[in-house]
Amino acid sequence: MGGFIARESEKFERFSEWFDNVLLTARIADNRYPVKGFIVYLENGWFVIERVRRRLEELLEEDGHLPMYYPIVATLENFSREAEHIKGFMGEVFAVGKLRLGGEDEAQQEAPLILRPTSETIMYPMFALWITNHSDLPLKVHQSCAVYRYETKATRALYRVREIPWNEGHTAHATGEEAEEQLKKAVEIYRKVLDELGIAYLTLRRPDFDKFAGAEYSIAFDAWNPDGKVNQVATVHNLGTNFSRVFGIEFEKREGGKGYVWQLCYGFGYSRVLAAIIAQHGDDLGPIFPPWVAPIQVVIVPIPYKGREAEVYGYAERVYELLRGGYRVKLDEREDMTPGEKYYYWERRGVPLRVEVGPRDVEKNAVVLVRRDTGEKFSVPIERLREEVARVLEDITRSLAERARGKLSEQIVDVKSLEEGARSIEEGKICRVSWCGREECALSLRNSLGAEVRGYRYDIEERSDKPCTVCGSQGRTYLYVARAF
RNA sequence: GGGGCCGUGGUCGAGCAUGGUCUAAGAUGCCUGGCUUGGGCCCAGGAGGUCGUGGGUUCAAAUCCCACCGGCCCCA
Repeated sequence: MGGFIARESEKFERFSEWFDNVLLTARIADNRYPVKGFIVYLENGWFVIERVRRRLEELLEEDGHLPMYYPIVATLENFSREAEHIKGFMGEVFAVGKLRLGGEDEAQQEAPLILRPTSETIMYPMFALWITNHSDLPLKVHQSCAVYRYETKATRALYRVREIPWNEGHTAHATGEEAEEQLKKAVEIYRKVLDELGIAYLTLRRPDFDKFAGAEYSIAFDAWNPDGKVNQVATVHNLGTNFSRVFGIEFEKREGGKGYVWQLCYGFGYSRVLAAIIAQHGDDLGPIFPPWVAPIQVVIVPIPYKGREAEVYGYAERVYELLRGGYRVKLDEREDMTPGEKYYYWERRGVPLRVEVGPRDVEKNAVVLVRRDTGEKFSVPIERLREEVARVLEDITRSLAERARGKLSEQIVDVKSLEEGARSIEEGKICRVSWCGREECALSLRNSLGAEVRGYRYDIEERSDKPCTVCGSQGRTYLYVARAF
């Protein structure tokens, strides 16, 4: 009773083609919408995003974040207040105004509005109204919404889009220390969701030249991708008082006197997380969804031998009833398709577990379970069905995560020279290089390796006892360098 | 910001160099009927394309030229 052998050469050798194919056949997204950078999320893709969204929001709200919804537009004036912020984003904002049919010359006259590329400049004027006293702090809010960035480069379904579905959290605190504490909590929440999805990533502190526009510093989560590019799925920024000063978010301190609030903002990209799920867990056949986000968790495929249809279908129905309350389960009774076709059909749609029921199973009072991730098949007596399904789904969750972590560590290579680094980047690796801590060395790395300096580890302290790969002086830590989306 | 490549039914893709034989091959997917059913079987029938859009050259354009839209790659 052999299952199939999971293969993933397509995914690693021709990632783009594989990915685009999977999006469509697994009904995740359709990128044929005729406006550059905008895609349609199909039922399976959106289902996964919704599951992830609910889980993330649940954790944020447990931590005291208030759910709110802010407008999609800002005035150019507000948007321009924080100097660094506007410098970072100005090249990619959508301007909006009234559509004037026929009268082109008027278009410029009205003060333009902008579509949020992120919501700091939309939320913070309101924060200034709400916060007057230390008792108003901390203020923690979140919203799931879409932000808009006018990407001029090539766009890419889910990875680099112009309409970005995400969750953004924004907090205001009385002290810098309190803000730091909250930053750790935010990192922890993001970590938890990503870990539950089995996504493998690096938690990096970005180099100063690559921090969020207007932030003191930025922490980012970079997930690995089969083609070697890293996929930034989430970020957490410490804004210090940069924004509260320009938006006038002042409060009366407990000890007397006035102060500006200390702020954080953080974002979690739903479409990129979806991309990471597909890219990291998928194989040549298509996606493999972690059970808790899978649109269908268990599919039942009857095998109706001629003359025994009634008993097989009846039995399949029983199996369906047994599982229905506990799982998202589908009984595939289509009669114009062979079981083999159905196997492929559901595998390509990422269903993590299949139950086969045929005459043999009817006789034995058993079913055959087949794992989507390994192809492994085994027979289970029907009395143990529910507990076995639970066990196997859990095991799939665990082993997807393990495999993804394994791939991440395979993709990271220690390089001792710039030439070796450049070569490794070509091969689609993430390079780990000893670094002295000076910005000019980091910048020089970017040029000589032909890839982005993603930063140094935030989750653990990595001390380097080797010389800096660029200048040769005493190394302090390790920088991670990789191509990025 | 600079340079290059590409766009043909839902998807993939032949045809484009050297315009006419294109009433556009093939595969897959989809629909109908039959046969099968423990990995995509087989047989028969069917729907689906103003060749990205607009303009130009020409007796004649999927094929040549221009612009736009969309997709991809490389370099800064």
